[in-house]
Amino acid sequence: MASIRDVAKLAGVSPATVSRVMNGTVNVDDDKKEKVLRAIRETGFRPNELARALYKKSSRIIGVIVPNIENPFFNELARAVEEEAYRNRYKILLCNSNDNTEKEFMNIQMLAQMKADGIIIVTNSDNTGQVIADCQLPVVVVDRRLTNSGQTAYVESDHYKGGQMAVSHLIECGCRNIVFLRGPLWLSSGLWRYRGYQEICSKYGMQERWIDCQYDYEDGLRAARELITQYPDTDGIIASNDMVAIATYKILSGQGYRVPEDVQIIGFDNIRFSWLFTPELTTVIQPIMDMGALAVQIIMKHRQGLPFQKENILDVSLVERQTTKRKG
Amino acid sequence: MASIRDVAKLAGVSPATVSRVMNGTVNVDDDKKEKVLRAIRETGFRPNELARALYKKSSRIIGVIVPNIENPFFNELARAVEEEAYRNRYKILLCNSNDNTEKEFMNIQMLAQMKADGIIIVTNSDNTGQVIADCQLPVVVVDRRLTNSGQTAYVESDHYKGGQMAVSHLIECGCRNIVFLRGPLWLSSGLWRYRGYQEICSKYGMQERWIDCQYDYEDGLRAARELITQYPDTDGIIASNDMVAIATYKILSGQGYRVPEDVQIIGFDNIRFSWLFTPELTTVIQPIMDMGALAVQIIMKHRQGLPFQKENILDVSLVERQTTKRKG
DNA sequence: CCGTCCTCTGAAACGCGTTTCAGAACTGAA
DNA sequence: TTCAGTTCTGAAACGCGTTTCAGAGGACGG
Repeated sequence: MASIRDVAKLAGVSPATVSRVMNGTVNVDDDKKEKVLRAIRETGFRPNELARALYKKSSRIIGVIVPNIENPFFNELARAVEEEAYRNRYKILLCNSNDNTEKEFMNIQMLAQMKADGIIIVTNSDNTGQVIADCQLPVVVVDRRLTNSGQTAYVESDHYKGGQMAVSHLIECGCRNIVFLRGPLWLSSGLWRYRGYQEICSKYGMQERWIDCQYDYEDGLRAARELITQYPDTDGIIASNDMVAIATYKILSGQGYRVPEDVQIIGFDNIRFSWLFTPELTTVIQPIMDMGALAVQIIMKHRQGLPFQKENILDVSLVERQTTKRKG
Repeated sequence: MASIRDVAKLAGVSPATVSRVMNGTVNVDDDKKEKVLRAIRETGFRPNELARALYKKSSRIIGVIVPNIENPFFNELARAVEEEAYRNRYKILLCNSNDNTEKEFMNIQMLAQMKADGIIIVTNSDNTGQVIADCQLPVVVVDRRLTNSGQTAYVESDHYKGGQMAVSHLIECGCRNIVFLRGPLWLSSGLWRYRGYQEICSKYGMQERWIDCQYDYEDGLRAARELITQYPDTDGIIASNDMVAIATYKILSGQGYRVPEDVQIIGFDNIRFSWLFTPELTTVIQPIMDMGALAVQIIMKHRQGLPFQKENILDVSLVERQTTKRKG
């Protein structure tokens, strides 16, 4: 593999001049520029990005740490980040944390050693907040708001409004006995959706009914089973997210309930599967693409020393599909 | 950020000695070793991976290029690769090619410049085969077999057997009018599944019935609609993959067909959604985890100069779930 | 024609961990 | 006691693109 010195020799100039031609940083005499370009073409020279990054102390790598790439939500997020990154000539180093604080820590460490330009992370652990603060890198927390990391930027969607919209919609659809499959309260998404739900309940004088439920399919199955025995007269369910909505549907339909005739279901996230599923899920849309793009932009601004918003709460909306139905 | 020279100064030794202590490459006097370790602890020194990689000409990065991370199959594959890579202290640089040869090319180029240790790629283009051959990096093609790249290693599953199993199973389940949603013949998966299908058809003297269908959901919808009008008496469908099976189910159930009572469906891949879906999909299992792990292992062996198998065809199996049903 | 200023260019230093090479210090055999 | 053989260590070179700095050459006002 040709190096810049090989090219320089061939073109009869110094390595510095080759570098200047490649980067267009300084004017170079047309004649020499021509020679350099020809030499580059002849040797097929491609600069070694490691050498460049070593000097510049920046590798144009953005680290993405998610609990699990297989989870559709995270994986759509990763996709969004990748797209925006590629557009800006950044690369994505993808890390799975498995919700393991230890592995998260290792990954952050590794990214720092790789001189990553920033980290986009979905973490549950407030401890990680500390590590983040220490690692000297621009970090954006996505879909979470850490309690003890005043400095760290975050991007999430308006869960409070989302919670409100979900209940309101079920009420509009004629549901009277609504159960809220409540996501984890130690996550801002779980907490604020719940608060939104409470707000509407009290506004309508409706009694709260909820079952705690993690964000994964398996726990969705469990919660749905529990729901059927505990609240057999339920006619509306707010699932903690789309995966749980899908699990709930499976249990319900297995028990002979018809959706939406007997029970209506609404999810959160609007993952791709929410509309590939049969029936298509009514859900609260999180702007995943926007969240990913914004996270990348924040890191870039951070790098360039430009000002940026630390707290980013993106708007949500609701899409009515086949698991809910307005009367009349 | 402390450098190795800072540590050396603090410990009163040379940088070389610090390096030796860190890597354990050469014996170092216990006394000095102790001093070095203490200095490392005090400074919080972490070696700059870029500098290390620059010298070693290897960054312990494995590039993964897939057409689309959002596709469940690729994303489970990426997950598998990440896991095996992490176990071996490799990192994953994830690239989306969008089935765009140009972008694929750019990504390969970039990975070469980053001194990646290898590339794991899912590509459709035989042109890319040429680029791969030129890029000087260990490359493993997954889920594909390129026609013109005799040198490149590949890992795929036994599509031929898979095709046979799928038809055989439907026949065992009593289907008489089976339609094969045939994947693209320019991909080995499409071609060999089809050949397996043909083999069994001719064995049973059954007439071939197929409709061409890409591997994505949208084309699955289209093909399923076509299927209903073209072959209204169909009682068994082999979908080109699980996504298409899911699309097919949607169209069928929308038309009032019951699955599996009226029509049975079998998919390929066994993506996670195949069993989260309602009804759970009968499908031919591709060992995605194994494929990912094997691909990583091949790259490692390649790097270490160890011998490895160029052609890897992994066994498939069939899982019976709710979209097919044996009679009696 | 002279001094000043600007433009272009190359040598050398830089970033930083690793490895080579030669010398120092010590062990052990003769 | 001496020579050979080990073991440990540091200086310097390496990998390679970028940047700094100073010098060379030319332009231009006076």
